[in-house]
Amino acid sequence: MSILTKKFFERPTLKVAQELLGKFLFRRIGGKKFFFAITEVEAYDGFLDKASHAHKGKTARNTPMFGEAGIWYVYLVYGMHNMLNIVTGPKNYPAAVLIRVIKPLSNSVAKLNGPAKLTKFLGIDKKFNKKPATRAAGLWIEDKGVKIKKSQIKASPRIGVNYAGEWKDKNYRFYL
DNA sequence: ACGATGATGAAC
DNA sequence: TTCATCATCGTA
Repeated sequence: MSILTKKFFERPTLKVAQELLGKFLFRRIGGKKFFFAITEVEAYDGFLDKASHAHKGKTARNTPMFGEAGIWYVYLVYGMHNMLNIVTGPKNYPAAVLIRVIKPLSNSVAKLNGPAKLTKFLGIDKKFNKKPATRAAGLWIEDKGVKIKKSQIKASPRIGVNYAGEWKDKNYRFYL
């Protein structure tokens, strides 16, 4: 059970995004611990990426993206949905990976096949914003030793970012 | 295909 | 201070 720390996230965003597939998102609620395999992510990388919140520079909302790697960036879209991102890359370089889909090991729970579904199910909201991904925070990521072959990873353009000009076609979405 | 629903950022 | 815009989802 090795927990992923700043070292893991403080690397190129595209690499981190792909390596997050097959890792496990852990959530502690009260005394209970749940975990889910990460099966789909999107990368948001740097100032130039028009689909990224950071492309216009630092603002009140996106400051977490400029912070240390390995902290959560949680924000509201469409007035009702929380999105869960993990900050990547060096400090002052705005980048993050959006966790889109997680898979419960048992099928006893709802399908979590959308970024707003998993945050709702896990009770994730702005109170996690800027928190480090640690056990103490109640939300963290572990490597359980599952090996993912490169051939298992598929890439495609990101979802819901058609406004992003030439950046909308980049294959920054990765899934198993 | 479209409305819900509110924070955000930019313009006025 | 007002306005258009959104890293979505559920219902039709």
